[in-house]
Formats: sequence, C-alpha cells, structure tokens
Amino acid sequence: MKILIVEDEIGIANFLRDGLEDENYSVDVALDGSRGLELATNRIYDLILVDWMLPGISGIEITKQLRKTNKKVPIVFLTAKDALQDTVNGLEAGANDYIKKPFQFEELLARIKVQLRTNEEEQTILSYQGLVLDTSSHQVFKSGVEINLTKKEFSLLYFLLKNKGKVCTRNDIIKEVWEINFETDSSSLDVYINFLRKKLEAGNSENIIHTIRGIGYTIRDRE
Amino acid sequence: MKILIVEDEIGIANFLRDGLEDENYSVDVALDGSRGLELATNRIYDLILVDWMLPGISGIEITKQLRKTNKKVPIVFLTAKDALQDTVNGLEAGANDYIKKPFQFEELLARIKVQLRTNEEEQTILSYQGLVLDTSSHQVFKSGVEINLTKKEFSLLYFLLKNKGKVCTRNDIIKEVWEINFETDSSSLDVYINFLRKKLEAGNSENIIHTIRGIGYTIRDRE
DNA sequence: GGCAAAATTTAAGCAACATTTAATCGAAAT
DNA sequence: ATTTCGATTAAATGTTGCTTAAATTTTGCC
Repeated sequence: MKILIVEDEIGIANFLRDGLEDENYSVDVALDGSRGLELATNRIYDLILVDWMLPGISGIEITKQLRKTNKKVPIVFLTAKDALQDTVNGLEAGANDYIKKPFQFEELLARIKVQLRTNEEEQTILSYQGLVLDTSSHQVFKSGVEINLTKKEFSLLYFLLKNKGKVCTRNDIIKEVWEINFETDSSSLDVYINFLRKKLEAGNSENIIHTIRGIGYTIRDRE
Repeated sequence: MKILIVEDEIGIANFLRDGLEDENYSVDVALDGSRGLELATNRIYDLILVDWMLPGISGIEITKQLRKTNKKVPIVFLTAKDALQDTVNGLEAGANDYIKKPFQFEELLARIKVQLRTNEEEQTILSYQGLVLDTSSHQVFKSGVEINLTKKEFSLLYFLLKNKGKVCTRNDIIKEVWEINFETDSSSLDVYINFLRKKLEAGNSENIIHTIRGIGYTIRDRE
C-alpha cells in the first residue's frame, strides 16, 4: 500500500513516515504543495495525507485539482485544532476524512485503515460448504450442479454469503439488495428467502440460511 | 446507532429522519427544544443533531444542560448561514461540530460518521468467565456451547456484560433495553432476568447475574 | 408495438415464537 | 411482624416470519 504525505514541517513529516513505514506502508513525502500535487498526479497512491496549512499550493487546492482530474484516491487531511472553517471547505473540496492536530498516531492509523478498506476489491468467488457463487459469470453451483437463480435471488445470496458468519439485519439486506426507498413493511424479503431456501435446500436436509428472529438472517455453521 | 434530531421545521425534520434511517440509523425526532432536552436526558443516543434556532429552549441551552449533567454524547448543530456568533457560542457551550444551512446531505452524513467514529468503537465481543457474546453474529456461548437467546434476552445480557463490574440500575436497564415509554411498574425486567438466569445457569453452579437489592443487577465476581 | 413467459411484489392466513401482564410466593429489611 | 422488593409461574397478548396464491411488473421475442 502506497501513501503520499504532503507536509511542510519536516519533523512531523518524518514522524509520520517512520510510523507508517513501521506499519509496512510504502511512503513518499512531499515537503510543499506543488511537489505534492506533482507526485499525486503522476504516481499512483492508495491514500494521500495532506497538511491543510501549506505554503504555496494549499491542501484544498491539491484536493480540488485531483478531484477535477477524476482521481478517486482517498484524501485525509491534517488540520490545526481551531481551523474549523477550513474543515468545512475541505470536506466540500473532496477530502474523505480529517484529523485534528494534535492527534494520536493510533487514531491516524485507524482512520487510514478505514479509508483503505473501503477501497478494497470485492471478492469474485464466494463459497460455503459446497455452495459456490461466481460474480463474474453470475453462476451458482451446489455440489457442482448449477442452480439457476434470478437477479434478486442472486444478489440476496451474494449479500448473505459476503457476510457469512455475521448476522444481516432485515434492514441491511433490504438496503443493499432492494436499494433504498423500499416499503419497509413489504414481505418481499420473506418471499425471497423462501425462494432461495427451496432452491438451495432442495433434496437435502440442512438449513443453509438461518433465521435470527427479530434481527435478520445469516449463513453459518449450525452449532 | 441512535440519533436524536431536534428541529422545529417539520419538513426538514422529516427529510433528515428519512435520510438517516436509510443509512440504518435509528432516529427520534423532537419538534421543540423542551421535548428535545427531555428525550436527550432520558434516553441514550449516540449523537444529537440540533437546530440552533429553536423556539422556546434553544440549542445552546440544550447543549449546556446536557454537558452540565456530564453527558458526553456528540452534539452537532445546524445553523443558519450567517449566524457566526452563535456558532462560536455553540462550540463554547459544548457542541462537537456544526453544519451550515443549506447543506448537502452527503456532507452531513460525513460529519456524523466522523463524530460517531471518534466515539470509542463498540466492542463486538464481550466475555465473562467462559461466557462469550458476539454482537456481529448475534451469538452467545457458554463454555463453548451456543445458547439461544431472544432479542430482548440478548440485549439485556449485552447491556449487563458491557457494564460488567458495575451495577446497572433497574432504570438504566429499562431505558436502554426497553427504551423509555415503558410502564416502570412492569415486571418484565424481573421476568427477563429469570429467563436469562435459567438459560445461563442451567445445570451448574454459580450465579452470573447478581441482584443488588433496591438498586439493580450486576455481572461480576462474588465478593 | 404486442404477446407470452418470467420475475417480482402484494396480501392474507397461519403457526410459532416472543413479550407482557398478573397473580402468588419467598426472602430480606426495618 | 410487617412491609417491600424480587423471583417464579402460567396465561394472555402481541409480533414475526413462513407459506401460498394471486396481482403486477419486467423481460424477451416475434
């Protein structure tokens, strides 16, 4: 994972670089805004950390320029404790998060991880106990035999499998599979759970989709 | 995550509520300051969103009152574009962030997330002496054996475990597990303590949930 | 476009389960 | 001894999710 630090105070820049390298990130440092913009434009980073108060080209300017050229790299900025107005402008300019100075390094690290995680690639093959779902070919197999699922059935199963071991609340499911403005008192979800169960559990016994009453559903081993 | 909105313009209040509910927040709305203060005092929220210009009790007053009673819940306020002086007063009164009207919903959401994130992360695994509670899978194990709990049983146990070592008053428990509009002379709590004890202490040994007569309950080592 | 087939949503009845109420019993506190 | 508070039951009530079937919408095809 490559991180760019744009920071003019060399002490802070070094502190950040050392800390992040200890965490096995690969780090570049730019000591002023124009160098920062140049690096950010010409190289590929997974995340950019910018001090908001920079001489020359400001953090805001860097953010705006990058967003203008359609770069989606997460940008996190460091801001002085009381520069609240800047914060607002920063978020509007396209920053993803901000951290107030002085900060705990642990907190910075946590924020960085959150940003990197949202960027992570999605799994194309999901599986559970002889059940295989392939997002690229849009196929599902059970014990090697293909099962035909409709679009809704597929995305419902995909969501459950993606979160196997965890409980998916009815709300989570409806939000992800049906998208937002959905009548929450509809019973479509129940019906589709029923469809899926019939197709997946045909023939053999075991439940694959478990109901957690009052909460939602989950795919996991029975205890 | 529970959010309280205190906003007198019903259109804006509804807009906010719908938007936040789509993001899976659980939302309460108060249409004036005194109702807002009442809710904020008696219920537990993860964040409070207050319009600064309220008839009756103002946003500042609400913030001051809450901070006086030592509530640390993040407070974010919505302020008219040019009320800069109010903004300053608000931050001094104890607000955590503010957003200028008119605002983009996306930005509001970003601010809310920042506030919620800094609010120490919720533990997903809680445990006590061979008892393990996992919020992500909604499972409870005792000595490695899964125990099935209903929603209420689960959230009651969760609350007790979250506060293990401390005494939870009957009121605390009822507020958190049953939410407020509850007949305080009901014996549901007693019944549920009984349910839990039967399931957790089945067969063997030591009490896990101790009664503190006249006060409430606690999970802790015997003295 | 118009038709048929397939996919999705709605609605209703029902059974299983969760929760509350209420009444009685027992143990601690004054 | 009396009163209060909590424990324990059992019964009443409320809620949730499963299952169907029919209604509606979407899709694919001519």
